[in-house]
Amino acid sequence: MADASRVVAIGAVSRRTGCPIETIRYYEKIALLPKPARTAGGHRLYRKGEVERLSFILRCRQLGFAIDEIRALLDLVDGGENSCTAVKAITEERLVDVRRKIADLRKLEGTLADMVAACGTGQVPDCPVIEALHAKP
Amino acid sequence: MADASRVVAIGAVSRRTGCPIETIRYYEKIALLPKPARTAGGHRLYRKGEVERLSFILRCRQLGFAIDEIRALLDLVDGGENSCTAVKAITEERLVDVRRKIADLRKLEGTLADMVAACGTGQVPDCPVIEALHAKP
DNA sequence: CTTGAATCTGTAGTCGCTACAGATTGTACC
DNA sequence: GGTACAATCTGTAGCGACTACAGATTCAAG
Repeated sequence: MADASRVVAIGAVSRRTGCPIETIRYYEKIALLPKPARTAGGHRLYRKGEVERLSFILRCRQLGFAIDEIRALLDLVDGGENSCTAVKAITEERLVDVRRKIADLRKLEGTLADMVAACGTGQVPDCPVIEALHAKP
Repeated sequence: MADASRVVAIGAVSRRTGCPIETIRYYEKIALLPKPARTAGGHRLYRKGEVERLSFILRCRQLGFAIDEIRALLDLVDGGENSCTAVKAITEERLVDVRRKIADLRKLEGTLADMVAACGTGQVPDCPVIEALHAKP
């Protein structure tokens, strides 16, 4: 028999990483995770490296990387060499994206705050929020 | 015949509002927009009020309101009275949400910027971005 | 009356999961 | 060995908010 003490079932992986079982299977289906070994009955068995790979994926997702970006990062990691520049490029793109989103949301925040503030006065004939929403750009 | 000069086809509405035709039909399907009049042949005909309603919806979407929130806002507008408080509540919820998202993104920005900066030094043995992604939370 | 643009309905795809249904397997206890 | 019950299996459908077709029809201009 193989060394059973070093493999874990999908439920244990889920508890350890906080990732739902369905999502682990989903990552396998879209080939972010390799197909794991199986018991005679067909249950998945994960080794340490596979759990680490999942953790890597989850951290990337927390940072807002899209699945395809993670795939690219993993390819670079798997490839091994000369990849630091490429990794940096992907990360910088992501940073630009985040900064753009922040700027967009700041504008929204301003508009929404103005609308709420106009309501606050409580002495308007018609609802200022609705008026604002009807206003032309 | 009805007054044809005051109705427009869906293509004209699309050009006027910048909203794709498919999306206009989609808003009708999910009942954000009323079913418009039709020509004998079945083409949709929109009147001024309907175009304004669409503009209202589009402005709400720009501000990040979810479809269900817009539905609630439209119900309040249609209802007519005593709704300013409710409108304000929906808008405030939205504002809280936007502020939370900004805070989240700021954290991301920090992490990503650190990672990129570490890359910039160019004197590390292994890729610092990959290391950061492998690090435990 | 013909041509070509516009519009019609309906369905399937996008992203990143999530939620089932219904069948099978693994494991602990007696 | 038997039995209960948890864990896991596969496969499919759904979410939000559209978007992208296919294939049929209708409209407007000349």
